[in-house]
Amino acid sequence: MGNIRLALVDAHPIMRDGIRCLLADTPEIEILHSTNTITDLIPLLYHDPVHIVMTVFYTPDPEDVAMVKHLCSKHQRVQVLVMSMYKMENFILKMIRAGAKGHLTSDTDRDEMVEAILTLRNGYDFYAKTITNLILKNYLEEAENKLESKHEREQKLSTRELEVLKLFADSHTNKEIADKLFISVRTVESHKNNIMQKLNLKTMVDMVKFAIRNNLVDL
Amino acid sequence: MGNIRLALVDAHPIMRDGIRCLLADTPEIEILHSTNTITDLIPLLYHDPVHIVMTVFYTPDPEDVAMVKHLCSKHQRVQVLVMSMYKMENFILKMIRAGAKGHLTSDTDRDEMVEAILTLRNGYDFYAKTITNLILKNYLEEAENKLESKHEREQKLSTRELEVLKLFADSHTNKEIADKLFISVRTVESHKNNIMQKLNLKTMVDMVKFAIRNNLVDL
DNA sequence: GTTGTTCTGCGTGAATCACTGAAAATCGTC
DNA sequence: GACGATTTTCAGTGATTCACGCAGAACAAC
Repeated sequence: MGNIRLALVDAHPIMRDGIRCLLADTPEIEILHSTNTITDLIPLLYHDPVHIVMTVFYTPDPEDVAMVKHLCSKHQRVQVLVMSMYKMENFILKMIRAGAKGHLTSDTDRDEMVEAILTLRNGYDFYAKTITNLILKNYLEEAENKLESKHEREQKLSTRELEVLKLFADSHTNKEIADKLFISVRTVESHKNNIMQKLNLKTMVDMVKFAIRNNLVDL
Repeated sequence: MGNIRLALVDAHPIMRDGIRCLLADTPEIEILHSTNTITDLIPLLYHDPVHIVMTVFYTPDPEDVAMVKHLCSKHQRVQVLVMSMYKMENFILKMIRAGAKGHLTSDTDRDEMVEAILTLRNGYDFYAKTITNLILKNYLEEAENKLESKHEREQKLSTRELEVLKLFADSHTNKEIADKLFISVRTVESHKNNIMQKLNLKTMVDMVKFAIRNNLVDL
């Protein structure tokens, strides 16, 4: 089948170097591109197409999902492998729905990474065991009605809520958010209320801080 | 001087592997430990002490600063090298104050990383150029009395206004602030209005961010 | 089909914002 | 002490947002 042409997307150059190093002694995988964002990558794909795009995400961002979707629609032949440093099933499922063909968590190692790449190249999907386990565990936990951990709370934020949170923490008024998302101001208020409740925050100052801490907005 | 004994702390195993791989062909650096958190590392240091601990942080968290402080006080001979994937001067400065002897950003590469480790081992501090530039820029701005630098803007605030701003950015409601300062709610509102005008801020989300950026409150 | 979640929206009263004005207290200065 | 500048204090008004609750519509899961 020949060499596997791979593109690497990760906002942190040193991490790209690290992954490149890990894949260095796997000669059948050839890293053609290495960019900060999917946006940077797309134009390069016209001249030098790849088989697989591996993207690393550090924080659950609806825009990332949109970018994956965009990439998949624009280059339908490429297989997208997502590595997420968070463990939110919601977002992972969204990535898959957006067109990602495989998923890895940060718990992974070189062998699993290579396995994932090879699996995708062979036309099959690949989901790390940790993910399937996570989903299983979550169902069990839901059944057991476990107490909310910090992570669980984060997981609970829906896509829409994250969008609202991001816009709000980016200094937009409710009216502006409503216009941008084509919903009513009351709905924006509802979302904000739900966010505060889910995250157990008291004021919107806390909401801003949460958004900053989780890299949803810049300081 | 012999081998450099290094410990690696990163919440994401795959990233630890990546860094380990990058350092593989630097025989004078020996990675003894590789843990998820500083907490996990500390007990290991009693049996197998290291020269340098390199920790990677992905998001600005006050607890991380506390952990670095704790590590530095508990093992005073180890040198802590922090790599942060964010670029907030405040937090980086806090890490340095907490006892970190060096700092890298995610823009770094293998060579700079090795250089940082060697520098620390030789007893010197190491700060990536991007960071020193940032710090320098800040000092220059202060010295040159540039048109409203952050600091100048801060200076413009009166004592009372600063008190109000701090309390507000610390998640207190206007009523709480009023009670604490023994003034009326309307006065609190006035102060906040004046602050926004003086600092040329549009929303109170901006006010919160200003307070965080200027270390008036913790994130 | 049932169940559950998300997204959407509304009502109400309280709190806060944005803007303006203004009196009393404080401070530096002559 | 007198004067001006600044700070601190407080209020009126209308718009916006908060806090809490409630509920239908859309959608996915089982």
